[in-house]
Amino acid sequence: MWLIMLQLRDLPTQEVLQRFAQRYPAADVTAIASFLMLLRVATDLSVALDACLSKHDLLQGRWWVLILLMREADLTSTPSVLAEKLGVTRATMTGLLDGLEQGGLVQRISVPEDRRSVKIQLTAAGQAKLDAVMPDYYTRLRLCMRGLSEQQRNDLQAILGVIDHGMSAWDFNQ
Amino acid sequence: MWLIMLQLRDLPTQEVLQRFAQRYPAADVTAIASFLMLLRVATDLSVALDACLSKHDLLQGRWWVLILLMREADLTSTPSVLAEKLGVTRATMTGLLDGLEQGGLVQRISVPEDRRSVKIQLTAAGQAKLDAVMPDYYTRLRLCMRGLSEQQRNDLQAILGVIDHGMSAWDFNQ
DNA sequence: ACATTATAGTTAGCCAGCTAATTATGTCAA
DNA sequence: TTGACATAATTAGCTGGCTAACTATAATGT
Repeated sequence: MWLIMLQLRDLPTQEVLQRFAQRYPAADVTAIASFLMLLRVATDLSVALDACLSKHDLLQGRWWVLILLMREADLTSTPSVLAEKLGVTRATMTGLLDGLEQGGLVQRISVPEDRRSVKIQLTAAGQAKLDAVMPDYYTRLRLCMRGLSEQQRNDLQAILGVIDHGMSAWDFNQ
Repeated sequence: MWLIMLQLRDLPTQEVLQRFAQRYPAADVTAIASFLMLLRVATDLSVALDACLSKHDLLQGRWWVLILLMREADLTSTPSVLAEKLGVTRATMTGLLDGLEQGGLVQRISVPEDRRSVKIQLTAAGQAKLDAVMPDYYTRLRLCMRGLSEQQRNDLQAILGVIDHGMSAWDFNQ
């Protein structure tokens, strides 16, 4: 499953937040401000990533599939597993793989042991594409994060872990 | 402009990250790990938000429009301004407003001074919808963030600010 | 053994973003 | 004043997610 998130260019002022908190007593002002900023920065990062990938004729979904394949020792996986790891439906994965196979970046290989299943393998061209994209991506990401100390990087991951854990409370009734 | 981001259910192990870093010297392992976790948590939050809103028959885009209107003292704005604040195209805003107007949550009011423009106003029904949704949303958000100390909330916002600032480096050539 | 159920992948059609073009109106300079 | 340009909103058509339904194959239980 994919997420559609907006850019939220306009964060609320403290005064507006206070006004909302007055009308809605459940509001936790610092929680809201942190949440909105988190969404905004993440969205900006993803938009920037899209821009970077588009220069290499790639879309984010297909690029992630290539990366997932490269993570495997034998550069191979199956549509179902890839779909699960990427958080998309199997139907969506079929479309992603169609595009990648058409571009010669992956190939479908039939599996005799289980004729329902298909192996997906990163091709040499797929690896070459990653070798072209990843240094660009990593360089930008390094520059983007260069202002953060190791301490801050650890803090960030710890904080995100707490939020992630707290999110189980989101579905407190249903 | 909206962002499409995947759920990234499967973060790379330290061992995989090391292997990538060996092939691509530009890689900054802790930067990558922080980045991926940031994307994942933000995506999970947005998916959870979608689920919450859907119980009130709302989609995220339309809901943000209602909030933007409620932030205004006169509960009024224009399609162009709303589109800019939300980070979507004006064409997209037309569609969002069509849906909201059809549901009676906003109304279009013609502007005599500039006959090209239209005023968008939150209706009583729109305010009532927000009054139904916001306490639910704020309560969930509070629970979700309850594990974070005030210190951590400040740290998070500071860290996100640094990333946001560093992101100008993303487009270092184009 | 064979009917039922589960699983892998695909197809068909929907939905809400997007870009590009269109209409209408306002602004400004020669 | 009028021709060129700018701006506000909309429409038309594209794209890449999604769900639901389908085919084929495997596993299971009586």
